[in-house]
Amino acid sequence: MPKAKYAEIYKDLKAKIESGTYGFQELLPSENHLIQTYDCSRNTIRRAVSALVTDGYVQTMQGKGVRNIFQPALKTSFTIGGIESFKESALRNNQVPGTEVLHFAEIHTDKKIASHTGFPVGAELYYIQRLHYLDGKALILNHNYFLKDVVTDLTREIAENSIYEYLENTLHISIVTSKRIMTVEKMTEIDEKYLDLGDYNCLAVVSSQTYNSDGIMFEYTQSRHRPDYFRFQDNATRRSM
Amino acid sequence: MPKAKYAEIYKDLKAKIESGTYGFQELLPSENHLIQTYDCSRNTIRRAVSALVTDGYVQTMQGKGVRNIFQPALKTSFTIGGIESFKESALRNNQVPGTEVLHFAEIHTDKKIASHTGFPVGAELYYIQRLHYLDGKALILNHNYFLKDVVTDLTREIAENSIYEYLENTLHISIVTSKRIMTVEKMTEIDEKYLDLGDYNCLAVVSSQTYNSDGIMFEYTQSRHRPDYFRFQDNATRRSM
DNA sequence: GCCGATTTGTCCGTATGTATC
DNA sequence: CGATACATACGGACAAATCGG
Repeated sequence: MPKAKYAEIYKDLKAKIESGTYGFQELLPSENHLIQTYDCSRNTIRRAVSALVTDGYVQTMQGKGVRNIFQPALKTSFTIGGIESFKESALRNNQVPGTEVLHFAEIHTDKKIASHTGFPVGAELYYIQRLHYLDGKALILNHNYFLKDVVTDLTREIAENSIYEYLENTLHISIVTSKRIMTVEKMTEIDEKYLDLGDYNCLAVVSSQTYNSDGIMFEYTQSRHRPDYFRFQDNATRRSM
Repeated sequence: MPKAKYAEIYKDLKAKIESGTYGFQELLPSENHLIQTYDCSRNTIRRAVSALVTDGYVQTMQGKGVRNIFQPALKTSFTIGGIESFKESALRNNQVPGTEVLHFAEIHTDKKIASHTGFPVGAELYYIQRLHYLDGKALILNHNYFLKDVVTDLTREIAENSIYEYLENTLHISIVTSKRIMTVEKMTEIDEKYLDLGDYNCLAVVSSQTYNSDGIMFEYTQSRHRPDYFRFQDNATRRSM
């Protein structure tokens, strides 16, 4: 529900950039002009523009203006810097998703698990292995750990559908922050068994910790991707801090 | 030169978080309290805290407070979401960097190069292949393309040292935005020849477009990393927009 | 080179809304 | 219900960079 005014302006400007209303390398209307267009304060405009900067759509230049640096040809299949579930991103790209639950267990955190997940020793967890298909091809092998205190009454049936839908719609858990680390690892026997790796002997691995709105880490997931279907995008900005 | 007040507050709060003044999962002082501590306006505090949020140090909770979610154990060897040169990151981690220039040429953009770099056809470029060492090990093979209009008088000698130092200190070009895409690719003959890949048959590839302060894309670089020394971190936040 | 107009960057103060306790 | 805390929005002031005359 983006009812906030700055979010509406962000959406509108983004649409105009993507549709070509402002051409590549052109300047957007000045802040003063946008203030009149959207009938709002300068701060509100600046928040919207600043969000476009962090998303890599525009670049601000003191004394000059705001330049559109969006190139449609480089549009990627993943959203930039956001959090999105497997099912969401599949549907957005018009692909047919599928999920197979390989393993479903309730465990306690031991020292080894604690050290690589970040959960405290002794915490009760759900541990789930899932295989994700896209258009019939096995592309991703997920190892999920969920904190039972937060994610209550998880079942194999839910895991076969979308866990994220269950979290949001039933448990009303909102995901706020996710820390991710991307590495490349050699394949294991399990990878080889379930993923069709061709002659690759390694895969792209994304390890992530997810926090809910109380600031509690309730999920640790390791996603192991088939290399040829993996792609990860971000925008960096040099900061003065 | 971070003389901006919000940047100072950001630095100070970050230092207190990293040093343990505020413990993991604890709440920071409220905005009103911080206003008195730093003798500034509410907006200024909010800018500093908001930067800490995007860097994954804290999480704000409406009605409750600002929670510290920084775990020192997970501190990484790369800066989060920033732009940093090879030499900078090597020195920051107390490692000895080395660079070997494999190829140095001046070329024109043809259709093929244009399509994967994003430069217009016909643009004059420097094309440089460099091998980067860390503590004597060949870890990264870089393919750099620089726009001659912007990066003037580049030489092999400069390429042997730090091109980024030349850009910033001599040409006074400030890097503002960098769009990066991370993939995993099978090794080529050149990779195999120069990088010690062991029994890996693929590597981590970062392709990036870099923009200067005029909003002009002046660099395209493909960085090919030895998998076992590659690590990429970011923080994602779910947005209402 | 200087000056004024334009444009973005920083900072302040205030008011109101919303969520939590 | 009231107090506290963060979220949104407005308006104003001055600084810094750019550009044209």
